[in-house]
Amino acid sequence: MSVTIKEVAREAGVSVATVSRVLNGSCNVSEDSAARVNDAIKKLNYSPNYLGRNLRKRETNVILCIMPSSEHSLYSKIVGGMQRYASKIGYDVITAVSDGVSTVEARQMNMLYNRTVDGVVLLGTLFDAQSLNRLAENYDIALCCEGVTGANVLTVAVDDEGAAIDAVKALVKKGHSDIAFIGTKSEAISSTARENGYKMALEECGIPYREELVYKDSYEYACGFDAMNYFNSLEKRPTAIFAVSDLLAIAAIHRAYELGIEVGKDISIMGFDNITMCEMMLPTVSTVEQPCEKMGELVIAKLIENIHSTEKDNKYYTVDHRVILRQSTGD
Amino acid sequence: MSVTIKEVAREAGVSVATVSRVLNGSCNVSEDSAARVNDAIKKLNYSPNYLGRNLRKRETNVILCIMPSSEHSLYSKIVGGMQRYASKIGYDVITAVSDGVSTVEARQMNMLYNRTVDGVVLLGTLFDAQSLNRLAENYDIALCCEGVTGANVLTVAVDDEGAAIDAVKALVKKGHSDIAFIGTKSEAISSTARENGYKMALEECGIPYREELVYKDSYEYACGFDAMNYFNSLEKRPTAIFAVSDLLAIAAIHRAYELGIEVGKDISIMGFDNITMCEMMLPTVSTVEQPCEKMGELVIAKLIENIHSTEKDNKYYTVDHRVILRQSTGD
DNA sequence: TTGTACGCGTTATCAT
DNA sequence: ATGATAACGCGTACAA
Repeated sequence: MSVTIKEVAREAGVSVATVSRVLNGSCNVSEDSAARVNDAIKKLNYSPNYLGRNLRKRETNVILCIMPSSEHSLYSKIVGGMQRYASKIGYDVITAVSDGVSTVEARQMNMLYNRTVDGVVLLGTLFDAQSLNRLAENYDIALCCEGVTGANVLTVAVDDEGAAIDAVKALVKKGHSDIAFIGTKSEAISSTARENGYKMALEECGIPYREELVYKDSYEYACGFDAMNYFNSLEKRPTAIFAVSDLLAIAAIHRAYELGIEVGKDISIMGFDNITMCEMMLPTVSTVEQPCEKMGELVIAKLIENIHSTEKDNKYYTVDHRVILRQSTGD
Repeated sequence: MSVTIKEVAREAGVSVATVSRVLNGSCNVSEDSAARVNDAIKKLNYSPNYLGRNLRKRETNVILCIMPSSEHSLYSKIVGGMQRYASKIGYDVITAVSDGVSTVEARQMNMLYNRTVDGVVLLGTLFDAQSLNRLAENYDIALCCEGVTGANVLTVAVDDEGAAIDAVKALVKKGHSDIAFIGTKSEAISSTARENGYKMALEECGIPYREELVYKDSYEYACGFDAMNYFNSLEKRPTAIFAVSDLLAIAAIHRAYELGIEVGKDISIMGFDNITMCEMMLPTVSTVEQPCEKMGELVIAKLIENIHSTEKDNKYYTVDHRVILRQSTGD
């Protein structure tokens, strides 16, 4: 079986307390004892059992990040940012994938209830505002990337409305006025706020809103296909499209080529997120960048502050976005 | 603070032993007691502390998966398969990203040593055979997706050599004989075995091997660009390319278009992995599929068998690959 | 500086 | 069927 602190103590000829002191860097231990303990540790190849340690310390230094999909570049980048920052301050970030199923997400939250982790970051949760508020009373949780209206929970995300405004204005600036929108029917802020931004940008630019230029379904890749089919069937077709996600934009681009429409020339298409694929696609895809690394850092920093504090910070932190113009808008 | 089994026992008017029995589904408990315990659990919103439980049971039912990159679709899919299967049998899979840095990978292995997890799956490890063999003596580990020559460790991967042979033969069957190869200088099996397969396929088909048609650098996306630049500079250019990864193939495709070469017509390009992007690209990308879901399942199943057994299975399990022809080879 | 002893929350053994 | 109690491995207050 696994070697324990007790055996190290016996080997070193000291008490377990002394071994523990060496382990935790206490200064109240003689050089001689410390040396003997370290020798024993090396000789027995000892590694402290964190179950015992964590049980005693009532903390694990582990944060769980629950994400809806294991395959979304946006989430991967954010998690990367979380992990790199967390490791600097002695924390580990582990991940679980809910596949966008609320029951799975709820089950994964058990790791929080049963004290396997100290806190949870939710990337695009399915919990409603009420559930989140109740959860936040007893546990340390945070939302990242996707806020929930009515939830008074620590949140880190871009200013979705402002970002959409900037994106659409960039299209207007390039001479477009027949600008279509691909959104979703979901009530997620990333969808509704970006739709609002789309409308506001049009209004600010004096461009009349035309309902037939709005196509809404879901975040599924295939919906981008359907959207492009629909726009192509219109009498007065759009000359530009703003999609709420890069995946939808890429699907639309793909379908456009199948329909013989040259993207970047016949039509301009802009996505949202700046996933890695944007630079690999032909044509490269214009988009709104979310600062993933920074979002990951910030949410971990604030969450850990909450863990160590009695008064919980439940603010909605907004991080900077950036419009990136590439070939799909003729740049 | 968090409510414990003790308080539940007091509330239900029974001993902690009885509460524990109810919790763990023992049949030796009266209906009456069980009901009172369950009421108390609900009333107090009790959730057992797994640190205590795991410490006592000497197991965590958690598997750690260490991956080199958080953004590779192949890994994401495999992890998805691992998680879905694991959850069926009462296990959780958590992930950590090493970023391909051996020191980071080594540090993450601590979760194994300190008993935070029961076992580890390494996706493309940087440990050498000797280290792996030593590790496997004391802990339950497994390799997935990428084997290590000389390591007698449980491994699940495709038959890289055979898969490469099939891929190249598919190109030959389409009439190609000037077939180039994009590989890497790494000693990873996924690279060396696929290069062997490339050579063997040529030989079997009676096509002479031409060293100038082999370009090797790294798995980095940009290397696909360089490869295409190189092939384009040759006097006798290849009519087909087999790349050891989809990312390299996609980069080559991208560069080909920039050079005015139409992929699928002027040149055929085939990748390896069947990452999600293959179907989104323009043109869609021919490739060799790795059965990710199945690999994830198998490696978890075998690893957990090892965890519960004294005689360790250290076999090299090979799973079926499949050549998929799409537009990039003119299909 | 060092050691003894208790408690973290749970499961399992042993009586009853 | 039930309860008292001893582990599990560790950190630390307290005494020495």
